[in-house]
Amino acid sequence: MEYLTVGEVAQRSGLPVSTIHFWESKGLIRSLRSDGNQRRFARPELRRIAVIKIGQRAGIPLSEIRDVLDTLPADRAVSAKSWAALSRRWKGSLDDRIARLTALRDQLGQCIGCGCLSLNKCWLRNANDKLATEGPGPRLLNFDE
Amino acid sequence: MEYLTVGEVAQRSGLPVSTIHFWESKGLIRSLRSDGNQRRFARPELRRIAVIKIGQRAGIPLSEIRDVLDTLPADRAVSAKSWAALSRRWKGSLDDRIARLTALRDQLGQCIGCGCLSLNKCWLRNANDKLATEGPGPRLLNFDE
DNA sequence: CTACAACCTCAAGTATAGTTGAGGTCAAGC
DNA sequence: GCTTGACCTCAACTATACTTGAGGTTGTAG
Repeated sequence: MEYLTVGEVAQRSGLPVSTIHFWESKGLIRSLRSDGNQRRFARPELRRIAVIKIGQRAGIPLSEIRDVLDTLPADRAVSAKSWAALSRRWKGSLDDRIARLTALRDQLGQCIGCGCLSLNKCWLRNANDKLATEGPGPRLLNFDE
Repeated sequence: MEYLTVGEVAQRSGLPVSTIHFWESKGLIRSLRSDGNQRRFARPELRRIAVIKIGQRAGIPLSEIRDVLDTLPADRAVSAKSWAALSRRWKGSLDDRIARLTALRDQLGQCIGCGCLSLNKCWLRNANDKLATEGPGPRLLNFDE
């Protein structure tokens, strides 16, 4: 049981076999082949898969995940040190996304309360009608009916 | 200047003409046609566009945005009341997403600090190796090298 | 009244992240 | 030694959200 078949990896990781194929085709994971050309996965690949899944949860595109994994030794499991660096990086990107979403949420929260009845105070205004902000012209987001 | 051409809408909204065509084809916005079959947009469409853009920023898929817009009167601008209901709804969905991302971020933050050197405490473990949790079997996320 | 920018439709292409299926091979149990 | 589930490749398909291009029409300014 030194190596795992694709089915075993699927079971352990919870991924469909097709996704494992796909990720391998994209260079995210690697396998050896048996005499009969079947995939054989070294155990450390499981850790890479776990890391990839976390990256995805963090909203990192596969191409970027692949790029950072490529900077790591391919033949060993992701080390604690590498993982700390990776998680720091992904945490940063998450921080950004959370900040942006939170700002939007707070703005939406204000819209609920105010009903955006005051055009000049509405945060939506400047963000959405380029022309309208350049003069007293027609207003895209005038919520006064 | 009762009605706007597609180019005018593009300028005001900052959208490419192609996107306006696309959104119309998906039923998100509507237009009348000139004698020569060119699109003519009623002014209230600009507000719908603004609302759509906000929905997108909130991560709402176009199909869902279309569904909620469909419940609104098509011939008038989005009213303050409708907008309040909409923003409440989207804020809720944003709240969820933010909560999930924040949880992940916090977990990542812990990983940075701890280096995940203690398998049994690592939050990643249970989340990622179904088999491994059912016994003392091989460990997907053992970060002890 | 003519030039030309802006418009039209429809098909195909792009990118991401896979899934599905056809047609064929491998390997483990009986 | 044969059956059967697991595996193989490769092409095509799905979904979302658009963009690009070809080939043709409209509308406005001079």
